[in-house]
Amino acid sequence: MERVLTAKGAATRTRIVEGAAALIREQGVANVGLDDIRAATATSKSQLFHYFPDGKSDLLFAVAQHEADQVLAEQQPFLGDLTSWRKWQAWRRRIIEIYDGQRAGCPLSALIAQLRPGNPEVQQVVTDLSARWRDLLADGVRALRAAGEIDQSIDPDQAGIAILAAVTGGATLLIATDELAYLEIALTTALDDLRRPGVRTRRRVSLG
Amino acid sequence: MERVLTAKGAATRTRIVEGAAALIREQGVANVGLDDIRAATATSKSQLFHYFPDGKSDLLFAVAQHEADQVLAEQQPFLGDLTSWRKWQAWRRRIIEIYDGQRAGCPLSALIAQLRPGNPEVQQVVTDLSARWRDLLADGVRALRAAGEIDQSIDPDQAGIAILAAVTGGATLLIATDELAYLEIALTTALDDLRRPGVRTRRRVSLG
DNA sequence: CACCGAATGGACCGATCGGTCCACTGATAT
DNA sequence: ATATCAGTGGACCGATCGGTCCATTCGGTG
Repeated sequence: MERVLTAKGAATRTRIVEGAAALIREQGVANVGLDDIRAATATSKSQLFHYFPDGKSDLLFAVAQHEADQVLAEQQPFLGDLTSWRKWQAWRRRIIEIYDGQRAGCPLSALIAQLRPGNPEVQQVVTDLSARWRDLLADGVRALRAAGEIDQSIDPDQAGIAILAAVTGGATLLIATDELAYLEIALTTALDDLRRPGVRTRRRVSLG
Repeated sequence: MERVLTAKGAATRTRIVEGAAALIREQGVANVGLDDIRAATATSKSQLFHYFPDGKSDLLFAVAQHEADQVLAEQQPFLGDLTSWRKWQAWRRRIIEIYDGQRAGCPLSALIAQLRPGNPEVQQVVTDLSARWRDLLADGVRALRAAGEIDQSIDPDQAGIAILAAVTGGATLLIATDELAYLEIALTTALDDLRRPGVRTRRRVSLG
């Protein structure tokens, strides 16, 4: 059921989504009600249901999509251009900068956890995010390998996953413990391992 | 305010905590109310408030502590005896086995996210968990190094953190995407990197 | 201008749910 | 035996909150 939206309507809709996202980042999903969103975005109850007919879950799903896009967007332009070791390091600094300033918590995790029961399409959002992120990292590793900056025996896809896991785990630990060193060490270790020589005799594991 | 509990009372209390934990694992924190817990544990409303005077947040805090203990307990005896490469591999298999069977989601993350605002002691639970886990892994790396199974240049503390981040990130990705390969590759890569030779010229980052 | 549908405002409803209260039981100690 | 207090049962209340509904305004098009 595609809705018809005027320019004004579309603007209001995005204002709601972004306002709700900001509110949820600050206070957590569980502590944000429709009335809070209404107040923060200067809208009325009927507008919320006008733009999100299925109510709160509908709105939260839109917020989740928005936040998922943000995760990659705020890593740009670095993430899309990992073509040299120096650029990888710049991306690394950017990652640490992002999560250092975002200790309140990953806005996605709680959102996903809450929406999951009964909304299989929610999982798709985070599955897609992981896949895009993982592929961008793998592309970067491929570029390094093509440039001869790292060992040819490295599998770019596996390396991309290992780095993504380091970021994810480091960020999780940072958020959980408020200790930046977890992310710094995890990410630095994962990247440095790219440059270390040595044959990899890793068994193959297929993904997807 | 230390409460006096008889043996019967203590049994009821743990029945409530464990029942609530199981329920929350199945349905998520947001979908579990006191009435659900009451029904699932064959108790009455007054018992819930008898054993947890501060109400729901009090109960959820107890559940969080319980789940935090579980995280390490279910890795035993492997986690406490990482004294050879073979034993590390056994632990690795155990980790994958655990999280493969637990795809519903990490019972802690949602719990923490919900309790955090206003409960600083909640953070302590997960900070302690991270520290204990990290130290056990570092001990294992030290044992490997002492046995000459890995390079002397490896810093056990940093390696422990890197491995912990790989598990955390891999598990997060597994739960988010329902794709076991993320955890398998992340953990396998992190462990294999221990055995690869090469000088580490990593800058020092202090923790704590 | 007239019209129509989008956009907006806000009162209102009903269910859910955390929390309170009081009555009752049962075990133990003196 | 009986006093006492932990343990138990469950009715009940009040607030919160998602969701509905209708009235009104706005903006573009014929």
